[in-house]
Amino acid sequence: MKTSEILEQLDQMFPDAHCELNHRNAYELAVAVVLSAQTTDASVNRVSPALFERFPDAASMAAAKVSEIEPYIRSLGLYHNKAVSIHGLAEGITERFDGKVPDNMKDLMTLPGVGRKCANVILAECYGVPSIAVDTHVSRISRRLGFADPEDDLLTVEKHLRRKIPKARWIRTHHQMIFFGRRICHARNPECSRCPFVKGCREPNKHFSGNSEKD
DNA sequence: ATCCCGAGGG
DNA sequence: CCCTCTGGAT
Repeated sequence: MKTSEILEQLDQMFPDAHCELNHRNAYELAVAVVLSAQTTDASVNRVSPALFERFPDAASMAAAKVSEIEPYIRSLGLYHNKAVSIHGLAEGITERFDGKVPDNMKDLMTLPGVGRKCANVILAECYGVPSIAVDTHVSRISRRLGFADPEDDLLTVEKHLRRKIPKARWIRTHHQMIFFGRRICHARNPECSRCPFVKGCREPNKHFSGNSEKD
């Protein structure tokens, strides 16, 4: 399947794919993105109002103790690490970046809790920088659809995607792949019966690809 | 029971 | 490279 066909298909399936994290400014988005690891956007959105009422800006969160932050995000799981991360994130923003969320990859990556994936999301959402954030969904789907090879690491996957997908579509495609990964192309038991890409898929679900090994 | 939209650390 | 951190959704 050609790249253009895949992109067209994704457009039909998820015409309005977008970041579902609620946020009013770059500070809130940066915090929300870090919190979103291993949870859903909906869960993050649930804790955001109280969290940002208590810590309306980076300075106030930096001034707090980690133990004061934890209760607000406990329901997300991994709460201790996340509290340490967003506290350090707020501290870094206030102390090293004049209270502003950095607008470039290098600086973003120096902030606690912000890896390449989160940095890319921040760049895309806050600053409109065309970017493809490669998370587990995106890398898995890229392999299955043939955008990348099985042995590629995250950075290599990102490179392939940047080369094969038109720049103007990077952000949209990223979100579409996330949606596709969550709704259909799961890691363990992909719902290949609902997938328009099964035929060209490199690692289809055994139950569908093989022949119906019926009972 | 099983899986998550990562990052940091050993 | 592999491990851990955690609760919630399914």
